Amino acid sequence: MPEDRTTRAVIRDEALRLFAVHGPDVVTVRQIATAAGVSPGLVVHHFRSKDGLRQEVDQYVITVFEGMLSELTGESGPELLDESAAAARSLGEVFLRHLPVGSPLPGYLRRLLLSDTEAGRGLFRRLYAMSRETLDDLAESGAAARGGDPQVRAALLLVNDLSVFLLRDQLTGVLGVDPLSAAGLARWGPELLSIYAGGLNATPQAQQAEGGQA
Amino acid sequence: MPEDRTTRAVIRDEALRLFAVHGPDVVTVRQIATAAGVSPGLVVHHFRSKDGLRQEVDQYVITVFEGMLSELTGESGPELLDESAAAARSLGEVFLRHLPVGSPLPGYLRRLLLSDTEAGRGLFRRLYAMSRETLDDLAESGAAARGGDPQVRAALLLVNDLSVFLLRDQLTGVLGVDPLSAAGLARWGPELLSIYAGGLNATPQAQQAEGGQA
DNA sequence: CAGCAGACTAAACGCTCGTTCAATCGCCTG
DNA sequence: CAGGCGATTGAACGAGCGTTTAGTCTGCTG
Repeated sequence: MPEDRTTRAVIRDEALRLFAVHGPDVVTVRQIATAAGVSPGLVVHHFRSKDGLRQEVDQYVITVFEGMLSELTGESGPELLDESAAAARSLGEVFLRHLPVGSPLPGYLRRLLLSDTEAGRGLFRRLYAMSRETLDDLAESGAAARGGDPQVRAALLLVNDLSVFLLRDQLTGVLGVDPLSAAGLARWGPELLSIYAGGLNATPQAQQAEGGQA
Repeated sequence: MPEDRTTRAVIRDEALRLFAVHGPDVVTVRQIATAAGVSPGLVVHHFRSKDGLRQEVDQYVITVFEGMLSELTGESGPELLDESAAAARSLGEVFLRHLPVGSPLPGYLRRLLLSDTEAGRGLFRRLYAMSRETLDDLAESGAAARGGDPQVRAALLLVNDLSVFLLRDQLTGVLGVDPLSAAGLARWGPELLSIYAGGLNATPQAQQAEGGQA
């Protein structure tokens, strides 16, 4: 290990973890302090207030997430030519590639998107803009049509993607597998691609065209 | 009006409204009492505790929702023959048909589904079972294929439907129209049906086949 | 008409919350 | 080595919470 995290970072990480699971309204400063192994006063000393801590965690999470997304927009590498790979760029795969299992980040982002805060709205607008760009790219490459209402189609593709991790726990309950795990994505991805490729009536033969990659 | 609501019902309805918007953890007994025009003590007198009130509102909301759903499962009327109508049976349309505008019920159900409670899990399992039955019906009538993984396909169709009202506010923000309003559904429904009918590459001509009903 | 039962209120209780404050510790600087 | 400064703590404060309690009012019942 290069160097230990500062106490400030420990508090921030424990707050992130607890906020993601239980929500910032329910988690108390004393719980965060105990989890970080410090006194409640020190939390306020470092972050000015509980709300200041929440804002800093918000900013931290968004920054980390933006870093993950920059892979999708920044790299204009050769893999852009693979149409099915482009369509398969779900948030689930992004998480799986960048985060360790059990990371609290997806849960925190979920809360943020559902929270009716300016940070949440900004995050959603950002994702929507990305979705619109992706749809445009797909349309130009001929991989997908813009549809009769491109704004709605882009929104539809986005929220379909988001629903997987908004309802992650519920899906794990009924399917018996975490849809954001490697095993879960292996089942979810092909089914989604099948519908996107040919609709609900696509024949199984037609679906074999998208099963190639590992 | 046939008869006035009892004070007990007024308290329950105000709690439902406040819980739907702000969440049960944030709303206080005093807020509910003020909204209902009574004293805090009376709330506890009628419902034993705040948690008792929350449980009763849970049960009430689920009961009302089940009543709305019974239209879909109970009636085996002539409209079942219309394939596109069957595919279009979204929760949004159910809400639009049964609830007044501004009803707090969708918001409350949203909280319930995301809440990690037994009531929420039961509700989701119920919806998942309905989705599986619907997919089976569609498959037998030839309107849709079961897909390579019917369990995942049914879950996918369900969460795609749920995502519209989980992210209702965010969608209203970027689209400028409430997706659960009549105007919003008029834009959302055709786009979704288009994808379900032929995938992302369906030609506009093929989409005209599903634009008939008002 | 006596009396009971339920609806309802005002006040208070105990608790936990976020936050403050004074004091201590350890380290770097001059 | 003197001195200051940030990190850290334990105790305390005031506010707001859910809940309790004692009491009043009202309408029904015998």
